[in-house]
Amino acid sequence: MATRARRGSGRPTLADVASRAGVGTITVSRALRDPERVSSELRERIAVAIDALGYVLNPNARALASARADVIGVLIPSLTNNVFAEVLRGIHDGLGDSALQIQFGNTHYCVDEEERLLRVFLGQRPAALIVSGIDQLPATRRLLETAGCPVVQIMETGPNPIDLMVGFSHFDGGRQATEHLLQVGCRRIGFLGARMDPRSQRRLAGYRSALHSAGTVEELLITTTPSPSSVSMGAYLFRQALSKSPDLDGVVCNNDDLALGVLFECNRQGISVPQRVCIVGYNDLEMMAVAYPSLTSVRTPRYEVGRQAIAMIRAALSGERPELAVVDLGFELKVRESTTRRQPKERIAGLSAPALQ
Amino acid sequence: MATRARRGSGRPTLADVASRAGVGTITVSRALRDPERVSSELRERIAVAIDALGYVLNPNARALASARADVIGVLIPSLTNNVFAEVLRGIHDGLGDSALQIQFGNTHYCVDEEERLLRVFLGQRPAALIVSGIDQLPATRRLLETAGCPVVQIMETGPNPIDLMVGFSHFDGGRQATEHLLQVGCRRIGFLGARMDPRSQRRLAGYRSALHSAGTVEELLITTTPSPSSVSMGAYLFRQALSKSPDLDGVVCNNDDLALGVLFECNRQGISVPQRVCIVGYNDLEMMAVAYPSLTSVRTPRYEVGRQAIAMIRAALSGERPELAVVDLGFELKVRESTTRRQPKERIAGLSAPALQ
DNA sequence: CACAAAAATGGTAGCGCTACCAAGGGTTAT
DNA sequence: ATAACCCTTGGTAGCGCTACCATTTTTGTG
Repeated sequence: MATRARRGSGRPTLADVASRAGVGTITVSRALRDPERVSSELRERIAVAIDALGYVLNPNARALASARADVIGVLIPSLTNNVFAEVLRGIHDGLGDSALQIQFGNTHYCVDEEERLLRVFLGQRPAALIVSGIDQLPATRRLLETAGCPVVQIMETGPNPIDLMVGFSHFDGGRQATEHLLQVGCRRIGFLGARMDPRSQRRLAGYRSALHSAGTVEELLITTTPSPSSVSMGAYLFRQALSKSPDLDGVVCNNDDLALGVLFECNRQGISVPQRVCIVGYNDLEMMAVAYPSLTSVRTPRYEVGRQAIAMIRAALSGERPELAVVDLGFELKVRESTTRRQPKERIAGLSAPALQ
Repeated sequence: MATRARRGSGRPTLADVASRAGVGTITVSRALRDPERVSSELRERIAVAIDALGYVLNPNARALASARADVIGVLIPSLTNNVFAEVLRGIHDGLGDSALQIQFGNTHYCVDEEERLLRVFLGQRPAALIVSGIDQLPATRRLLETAGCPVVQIMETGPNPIDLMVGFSHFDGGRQATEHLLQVGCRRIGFLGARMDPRSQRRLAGYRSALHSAGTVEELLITTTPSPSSVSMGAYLFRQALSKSPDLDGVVCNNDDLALGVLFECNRQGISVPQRVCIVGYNDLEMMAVAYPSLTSVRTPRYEVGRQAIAMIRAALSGERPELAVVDLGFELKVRESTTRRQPKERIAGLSAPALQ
């Protein structure tokens, strides 16, 4: 007899709903996945049964049967970095009412960890994958190419996308920040960088390129560390830079935390900003506009990157194959007090990068 | 004939591993879950077969068969709030090499959203649940009580835990911050608060309690907003507070973003800190120690909260039932320049809350 | 050395869903 | 009227794993 205790969870199943509604299980399954294909009458009866039983679909059973989970794997390098927290927020908001879930992994800026996590994710046959940056290991790249699902590389644009791509150019950002300092009259422009992940490296390359065009590259002016970025690291790097080149009159910071640290250190040492030293940050966190003096920064659309990545994934999952596989969301130099010297006429026009190039 | 194309993923299954190793499927399953129970010889043969085939276990099939997923559901109210980003980091680091995965949901400080997400999570029969705070809706609480898995309430301690609890007292933190300002001689102490979620409310209650003991509560000194917290909001609330009470000589801030905004606004208006106004923040983010002047703040162990929550879950999952279901990790008032007036002898001792009470 | 107890291994029947096929009834074209 | 197509609905056989036994082998004990 089948009276033995059920092995399962004891919760109502699709079959329970079906028998209560007086229909076949497959009809309930269809009503859930594609209501259009079930007559409105049955749809109604099924809805009532689901409600009465408090039925919740078992995602594991669905994933097993369809060999496909409604999970998007997201690999980002850091959680404490505000920038990625905002990307994640954009991703979550982009999901809206879809049934997709986020499974996310922290690579700690380590490519081996990235590959390990990717293998774990692939084990679940995710609906899509989001990875940060364009510098995957060759083996990781191969795994992604054969993943059999949409893959989005975020935060950067570059040649040879694995599949889809949303981001902006860090090289151009670093270059434009540096050109701005040149325009406001700085002649001894330093670069401060922490962590120095590939995106930081490209910002530094942009800095070099700008100074190269101006004919004044000098390695001594570059101060970096592999250590994580922080406000105190900004202060520390600035002290280092000053001791190497006391005539420093501008600094391009790898990110806003460093820039804030530089500002605090200037306050502490009585160095006037922007009169003696101009400061440019990167990302334009909310605090930059409120700081005193307010801080110039390169505004990056990180929240939008997250939203756009999900939008592209949802489009791809519903069969649309966009001609635009690479989306450059651009950036915008926000000029503020930290780089505004005496003559306010020296305003620069046309600094915004194009949106959705 | 069974020559029809396989419906599944096309990847090797446990049965493939078993036949290659010349053992039963269940033995492979055991070798994976509980290696101790399989002889070392078979274990070795199985390991070789797994390696040769590149086998990866299908977590969906496991979850379906065992009616239990290796997933911990985490509900937190915000992603942009640095504090919760660090809790998440602690949670991730706490997982270490365990097979557990994190599935996380952003409640946006909304109790209805919390309940909705909880229902989604429960559909997967998670191994454990982590929720923020102690102010769940009655229905949510009932769902959690009958979840059939460990449940940890984090970030706060209080009476009647649902199951486990890790946090600290926000009331005491707010109270101690306020008492500190009283001790350094402030007489017109304001409170600035944004968002005003339940934890903020309790910090405010602590502020009230301290001033009540000193006999000087005054509602006019309290300035709050339901809007999200930000640095610019700190500057804005401070301007508001000043216009209501121009004789303000100290502010207790609901969090560090607000405190930083206050500092910038003081700089902008030429209000000297700490001579004319003392500032206390809450959480002690990294920047507080570097700011100029450096900012006093209540240090909260948010990373540790995440780690401890996972430690308790792992203990519970391996059958240990701790006598200590509620862990108070305490906090510590970090006194810095923003509240250090002329006489440095006025140092306060014994301000640290106990760790692991 | 007999016998019980424990340890190691395997067979099989699900877990709850969906892919695949088939069938019934209605509509339109011929 | 017949054929050719919808559209709607259902039966059934898995998806890849583990729970629950059953069986065999090893070990311990008087």
